[in-house]
Amino acid sequence: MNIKDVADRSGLPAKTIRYYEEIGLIRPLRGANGYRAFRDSDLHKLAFLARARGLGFTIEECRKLLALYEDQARASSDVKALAEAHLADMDRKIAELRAMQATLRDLVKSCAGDQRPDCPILSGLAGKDCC
Amino acid sequence: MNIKDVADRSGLPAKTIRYYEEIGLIRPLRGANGYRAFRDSDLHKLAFLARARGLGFTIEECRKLLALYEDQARASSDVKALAEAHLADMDRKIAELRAMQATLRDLVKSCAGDQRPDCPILSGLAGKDCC
DNA sequence: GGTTGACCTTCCCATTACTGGAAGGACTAT
DNA sequence: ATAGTCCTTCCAGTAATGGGAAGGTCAACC
Repeated sequence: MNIKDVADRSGLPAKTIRYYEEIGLIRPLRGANGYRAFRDSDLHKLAFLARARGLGFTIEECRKLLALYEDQARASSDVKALAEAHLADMDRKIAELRAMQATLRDLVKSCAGDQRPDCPILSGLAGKDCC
Repeated sequence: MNIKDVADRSGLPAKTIRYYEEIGLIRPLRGANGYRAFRDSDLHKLAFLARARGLGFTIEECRKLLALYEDQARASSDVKALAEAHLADMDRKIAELRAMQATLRDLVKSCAGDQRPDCPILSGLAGKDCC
């Protein structure tokens, strides 16, 4: 398979696939013409990576997941630990976003939003003990 | 004021302050020795930026907020629109994170997490119609 | 055989918002 | 004079791609 085929089948852009090779996530063969020659196993790994990335795992986490995926002697506890750590990361991110939203929503609520210049949002950002 | 002073008072690292000058968010004066000479107005802008960044506004959004802050003839509706757009951005990010969490939590729930290699998380990522 | 057109390759630059570090000048205090 | 802390600029790196140039290859069609 050439790169366009695996791109279409894995859902990843060709650019991304080349990048994944560059950073050592996959190691496709090469044809006599210099083209990458992807095996089914490469395609499977790329699909795996696409799903893992889609769940928000970082590239380095994907690398570990892939290693576990390939390791027939893995312990499922290792996989679960990785996944739970990622869930916790996402919890933290959501909490941070929510805290920012809460503050900003308070400011927005008190802003008239009309043609006048007075704005509690700007005052709040300026720290001028608004409200 | 030298950069260390405004860094300490604004809560921003000196590196970041230099960066903000480089991208035109602030324009401190210069002393004869080449040192940046910050006025109170520079410090106020930096504190404003620190708060806006803390609420998750991007640099470009901060640039617009700063322009509105400086514009005595602004309409508060413009500020409010920017803030509401940012709230919506955060809503989208939270929804995305939650969707990823929901999927991953399902996988995690079905994983034994013991020393055996069988792992529904990996199977799920591999797309092998697990479960 | 020649010529599209779609593919492939590598290489370099850009993105966001910084952060780290090196090399060297300036200021303060002893 | 010297130490220590500040300041400057410049260069490079981060995460995970995306865009695009320059050039090689392949398959089809006339």
